Amino acid sequence: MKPQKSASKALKAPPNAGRRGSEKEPRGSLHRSVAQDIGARILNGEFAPGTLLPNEAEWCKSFGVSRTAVREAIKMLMGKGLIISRPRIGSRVLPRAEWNLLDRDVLGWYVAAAKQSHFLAHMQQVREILEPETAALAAANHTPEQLLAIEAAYEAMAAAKTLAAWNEADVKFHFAILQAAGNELLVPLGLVIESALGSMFTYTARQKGDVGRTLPGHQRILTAIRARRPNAARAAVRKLLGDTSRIVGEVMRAGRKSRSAGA
Amino acid sequence: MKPQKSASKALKAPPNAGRRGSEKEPRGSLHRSVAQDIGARILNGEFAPGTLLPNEAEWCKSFGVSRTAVREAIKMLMGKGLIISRPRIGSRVLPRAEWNLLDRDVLGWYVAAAKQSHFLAHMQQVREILEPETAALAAANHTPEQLLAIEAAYEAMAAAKTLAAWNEADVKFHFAILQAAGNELLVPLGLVIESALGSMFTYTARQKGDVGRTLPGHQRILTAIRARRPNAARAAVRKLLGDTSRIVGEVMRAGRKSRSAGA
DNA sequence: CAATCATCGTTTGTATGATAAATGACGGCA
DNA sequence: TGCCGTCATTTATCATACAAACGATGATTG
Repeated sequence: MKPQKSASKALKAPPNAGRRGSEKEPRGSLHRSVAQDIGARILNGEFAPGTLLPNEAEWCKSFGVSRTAVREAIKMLMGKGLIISRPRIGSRVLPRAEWNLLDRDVLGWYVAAAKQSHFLAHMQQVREILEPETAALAAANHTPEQLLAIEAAYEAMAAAKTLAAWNEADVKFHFAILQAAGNELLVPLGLVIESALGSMFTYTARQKGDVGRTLPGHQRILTAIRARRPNAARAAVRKLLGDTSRIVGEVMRAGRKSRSAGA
Repeated sequence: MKPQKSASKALKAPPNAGRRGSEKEPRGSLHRSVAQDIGARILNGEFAPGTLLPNEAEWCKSFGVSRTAVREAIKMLMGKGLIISRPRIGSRVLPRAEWNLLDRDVLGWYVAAAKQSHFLAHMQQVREILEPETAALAAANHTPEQLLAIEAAYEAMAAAKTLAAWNEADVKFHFAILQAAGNELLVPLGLVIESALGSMFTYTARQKGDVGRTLPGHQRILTAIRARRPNAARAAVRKLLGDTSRIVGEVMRAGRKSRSAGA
């Protein structure tokens, strides 16, 4: 009768194990850890769509936590469209079409689970669809303040000495364009893409030392937007993406040989 | 000391009040209703980003439910990036940039809260970006089975007698193209768009009686995809969207005069 | 024998109360 | 004045109990 402090078979999440962001987010909460674990295992294929998950009692045992924590974790996963749970039945993994794949967490689990090359290709495809049009919209619709933000980000890129600084400025540059497009729906889309791409991106274009090489490409985009020339902006982004795409392809080919991917 | 069955000031959700889909989803669960209410009020602007929400005890009182239900609802909203809650502080509404606006529920609340015309325009813009490229990808990548699905949906559209049947087939048509594009990330995107558009769409193109008029447009798309001609597919979708866009514009203008929008 | 229907058991849903942990606020102390 | 400990408030977690839903099982009946 002391399952309280007893064996936590899994869940070796120390009070604050996360290192993302500053340190504000309560990454140490139990229900979050549980949701994280279950969600990752679903995206991972361990629990395929249609599968009936273990019932709450079993989760309690395997995690060594109370039913409350398990239920709250399950509610989060329900909110992401991963599972549905009903009395007497249990929790069932929903078909993939129901998943909110564009949810930050879900996409994160997906990235972690999916074959990198496969995912990277699809992501790049989406970028090639969205970003040129985003830039074109920004060229057509930007306000003076928004243009200032884009210019500031560009200056920061040009002045960046370290890789980290350059990456930060680059993200700001894209985000500023996104906002200048003036479409509220594009913003979260772009955020998701950027965030999912983020870490992976660091290992492709950025590492190859061609940081400086893409600067002119960015400048062309800025110039086109400033001149309110949507077609030029679209073309400039396409060109820049073409470069990135080629580099990604090289990295993928290189990575396929030395398959020791990891941290 | 009997707050159990006592005054439920809000929450007039009878056991099954939802009418979406068949009737499988447990729309009557308490935590879902609570999450629904709070989420809608956040998107609605009643609780602006940065605001500190009432604490759990107050929610319990105002909804007339137990803390369990409230907490589970809050967990769902946390999972959607709407709020963050920490001990001693309470639940705070996160900045809009954190919101998973592409979540089905969140987008639904957004649609309900946003000025329709504004939202409709942005949505249409996203469609005009995504759908032509989706069709082009489908033309390039479709498998025989996927083509069959598209053709079946087209036949259903052609054969549809009722508005409902036509709508259903139309959704299937778009979804089949989405899947044929062969990009896992595009699928949820398209689903979100379609679902959010859904109800609204019913009041625009469909109601005007030009159901039959768009059939040739759909056929052009099908033909282009079948012939594996991406450029033709892209052009066909653009043309069809152009029609829709014009109709949407008309409806919007008409709606702006007789401002009695409601159910 | 077969079909219908009531009963039962399993699993989630909800309620309640208690304890733990986190953290801002306050006041004490140097 | 500035640092530190205590406290109060709020969420986090736990434990327990009961309600509701619903599939399965078996009894009842034509």
